[in-house]
Amino acid sequence: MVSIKDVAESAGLSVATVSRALNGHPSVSDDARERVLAATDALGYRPNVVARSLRTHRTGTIGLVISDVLNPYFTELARAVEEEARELGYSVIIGNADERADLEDHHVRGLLDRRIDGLLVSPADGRSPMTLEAAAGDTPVVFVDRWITGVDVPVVRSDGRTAIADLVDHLYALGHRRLAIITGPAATTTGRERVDAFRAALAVHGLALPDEYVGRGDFQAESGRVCTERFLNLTQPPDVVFATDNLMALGALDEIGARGLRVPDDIALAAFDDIPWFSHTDPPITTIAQPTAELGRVAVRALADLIAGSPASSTVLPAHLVVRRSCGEPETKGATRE
Amino acid sequence: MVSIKDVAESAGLSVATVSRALNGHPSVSDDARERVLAATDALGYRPNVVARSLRTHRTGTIGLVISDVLNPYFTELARAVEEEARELGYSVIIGNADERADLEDHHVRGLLDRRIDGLLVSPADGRSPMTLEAAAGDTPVVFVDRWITGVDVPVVRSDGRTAIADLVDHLYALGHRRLAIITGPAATTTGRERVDAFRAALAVHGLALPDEYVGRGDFQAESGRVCTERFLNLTQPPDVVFATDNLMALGALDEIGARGLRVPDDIALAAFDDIPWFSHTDPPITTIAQPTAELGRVAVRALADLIAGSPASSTVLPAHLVVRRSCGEPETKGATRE
DNA sequence: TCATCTCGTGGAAACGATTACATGGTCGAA
DNA sequence: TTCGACCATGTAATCGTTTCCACGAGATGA
Repeated sequence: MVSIKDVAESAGLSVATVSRALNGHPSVSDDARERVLAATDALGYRPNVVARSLRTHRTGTIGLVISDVLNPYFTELARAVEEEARELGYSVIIGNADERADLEDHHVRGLLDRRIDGLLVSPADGRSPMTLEAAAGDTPVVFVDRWITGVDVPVVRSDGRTAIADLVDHLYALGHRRLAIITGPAATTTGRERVDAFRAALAVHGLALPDEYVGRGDFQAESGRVCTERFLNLTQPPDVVFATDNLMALGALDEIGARGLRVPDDIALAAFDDIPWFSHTDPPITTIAQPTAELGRVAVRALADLIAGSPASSTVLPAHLVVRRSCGEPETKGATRE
Repeated sequence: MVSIKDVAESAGLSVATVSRALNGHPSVSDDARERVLAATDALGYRPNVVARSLRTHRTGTIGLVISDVLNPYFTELARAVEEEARELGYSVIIGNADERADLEDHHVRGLLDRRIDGLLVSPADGRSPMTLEAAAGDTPVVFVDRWITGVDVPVVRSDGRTAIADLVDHLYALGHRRLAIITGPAATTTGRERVDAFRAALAVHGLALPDEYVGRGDFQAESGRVCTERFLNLTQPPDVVFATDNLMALGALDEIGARGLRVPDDIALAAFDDIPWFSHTDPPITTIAQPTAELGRVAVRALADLIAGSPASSTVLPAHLVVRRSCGEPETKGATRE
């Protein structure tokens, strides 16, 4: 590998001057700059960012730890994050936690060891010691999508409460009275928030949410299937199942299909997170859409602020209901219709 | 940040001994080892991998440049790669090329600058100079899924030829005679291979593949929609559209749906790459499944071999047909039925 | 004319680890 | 007792940058 030393030699200058020339330092003569440029591309020199980082204490990299790469919601988030980061001159290293606290831990540790300039995390729950340590340490951290209550770190997320209320109104209007929910882990903020909002929205219509209508999932497809199985085995199964993420909705669909039941006639289905496939499932699925890409971009900007030393604030963006056909033929007014 | 020097001081030893103790070097006394351990966790010391990499010329990291993170096929691949790499003690840095040669270039360059130990690429085509340079340089490179013809680098991929022949047999048996294909860019090997295999399979049945039945896509949903639009506007539209990746199939579905046509009655649809959603679209989609995760794992092992200095060989794994309902009611024998 | 300032440059010290080499001590064999 | 081998440790060089400091040469101002 050709180093700055080789360039210096070939250009007949010192490494200091070469370094300055390459970094656009003002006091470098035109002559020197030209010779350096000539030498660098004659030799095909590329600066060693490892050495540079060691010296400057900056890596030009931010870490992103997401809950699950196989979840289209998170890949869309990751894509937006990378795009915005690139625009701001940062690279992104993605860690996939697969909804496992130990993997989240592993990746956060790895990223910190790598001396990333800042960290974006979608924390599974509060059980990752490294995430807590990172939040308390001096590497800038921003939570995105999910957060840890009681930890003082900026959060960029969307608020689904009104959208969930809209959904419940929609379901009620269609005549559904027995509504069930498949939640995420109680430890995740999104898991709790969505079930709380759902319960509150039901209460407005004088409906209760009995325990047997609350399925505890883990944001993975299989758990959605299992919960749906349990619902369908009840002596009085629900009219509607609301899956609080897209993968669990997929699992629910699997189980419903396996039993030869039809949506929405035999049982209705709604989901959280909109993804392109939801328009093409049988039937198209009514869902709550988040401004996913925008969340990613805002989160990166917040982190960049933090890295630059300015304080960053939390942001909450609204989610909205997208009505399709999985809950019955809509005669809706109001919400988006597709 | 606490450095090895601080640990040495606190333990009353030299940095050399501390380094040896931490790296499991044999000749370190038990006493020293204990003091080092005590000091490290008293101070919360974590080795600086940047410094370590500078000295050792190893980063313990491999790069993975994939064509499109929003494509479920590639996320599944990425996940498998990360998993296998983690098992082998490597971290993975993912770069998303978004099917753009300039972005592929950007990421390959960034990864090389970062001095990764090895590189896994799914090259869009031969137009990324950096990818060519990387392949020619001394950083170990393995191509996965796609490759560049004429470049001497191990390739891990799947062969769809027999599966495509099976698909064509299946379509022919169902009575379809006008078969159209939506290909990827001609510059990609997968784009070319799939259309060649399709044409060859048609020839077996004495069928031709007229130019107007070949749509040139770019592996993105919108291009699938556009090609399908063109097909449907022909005076004699095809009976079947075969989309050579899952996103273009989604686009095709969009266009067909927008016209109020039904699959498979009005037009049949088949795809390449199986993804969970294909079981739940309306109707479930007949597709060709690749052993995606296995491809990822094999590719990582090949790369690890290369890094270790042993020669790595190319691998070809077979794809297979998965018959669902999007091409008509199957009365099939042979291929997998779902 | 001389002091002062600016500008371009080079020398050398960091950054935080690993590791070749040197050193002094212990122990077993001759 | 003496010599060599071995073991635990320390000293210092090294990886490839950036950057502080010093220095000489012109330019500027009094």
